Amino acid sequence: MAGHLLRRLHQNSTHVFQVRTKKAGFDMTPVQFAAMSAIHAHPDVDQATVAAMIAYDRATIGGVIDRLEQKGLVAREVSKSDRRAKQVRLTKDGENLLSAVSPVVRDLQFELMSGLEPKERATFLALAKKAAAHLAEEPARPHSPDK
Amino acid sequence: MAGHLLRRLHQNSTHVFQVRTKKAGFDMTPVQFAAMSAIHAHPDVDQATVAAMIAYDRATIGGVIDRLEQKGLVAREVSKSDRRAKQVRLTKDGENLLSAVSPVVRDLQFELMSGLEPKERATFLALAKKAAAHLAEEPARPHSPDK
DNA sequence: GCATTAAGGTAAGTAAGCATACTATTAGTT
DNA sequence: AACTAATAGTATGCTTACTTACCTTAATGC
Repeated sequence: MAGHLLRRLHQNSTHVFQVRTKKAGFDMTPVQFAAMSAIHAHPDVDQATVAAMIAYDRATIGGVIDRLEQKGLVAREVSKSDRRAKQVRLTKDGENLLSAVSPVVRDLQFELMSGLEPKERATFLALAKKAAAHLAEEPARPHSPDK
Repeated sequence: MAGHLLRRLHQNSTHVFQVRTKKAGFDMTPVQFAAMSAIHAHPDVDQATVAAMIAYDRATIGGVIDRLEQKGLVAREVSKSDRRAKQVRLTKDGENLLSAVSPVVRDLQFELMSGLEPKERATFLALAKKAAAHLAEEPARPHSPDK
């Protein structure tokens, strides 16, 4: 049942994200926001690093960045030092959008745990953090190097 | 960051599910398992009820049952009392597969929280349960009646 | 009875999310 | 230098996951 609980909570998380950001006038997914935040914090990173930072696989992030590029929010450029890699950065529009959405996203975090008392919430998040931190050290993550 | 934590934990949950069940020789997704469990517990339910029981929307469950039917694990039949509804039940193969997979799934639940001490685990699950239970009463769930 | 509304299922479209395989390039070894 | 291994990105395919719209059938209103 643990898996089911986690799924429900995650489902609610994405749902709240969609509703809140849409109500604020934005059309964005949680992954797109995460990717843009990572790119903002590390301009000109390559896609693989973006994927690693937010714990997705390369293929998924490639698609996400495709869509962000189509919307004119990010720009891709082949790296000069490594011609395999593509450096990604936010465009002006991307920066503007990110700074407009960020406060909305910050505020909705509280809503995710609306069934819990403040104290419980803190406990829950601390334990979640610990459980998630443990994953970073596990060898068996879904980052999928070519086997 | 709460949303990100929940995503990570859910991601790990599905990953562990895949790895464990695959290692045990099965080819099944978490949703398929959840659907089959629900159908097993309530033979001849209609799809909408299945969706409600495991907190998915009708369209997704329709696709999941499509694939389960193709694999010969479930059988669909138009309800006699309501010709809109389709009753679903497990086939012999479905029952066999479910009972073979169930212990594997039961065992892997512990692994999901492997970063926490037993006591912490209990606390975490209790809070997760409470948070999830709260969602059931919220009006804003993604069940999507035709608006 | 009959019109309206609601509900079950499906179809189409979009976006994740991941596995696998492939190309191009880089790094490391000998 | 040549060979090998590793890495970045992409392509393909499959399965969620949800939205919207639609068709059919049931329930409700009057």
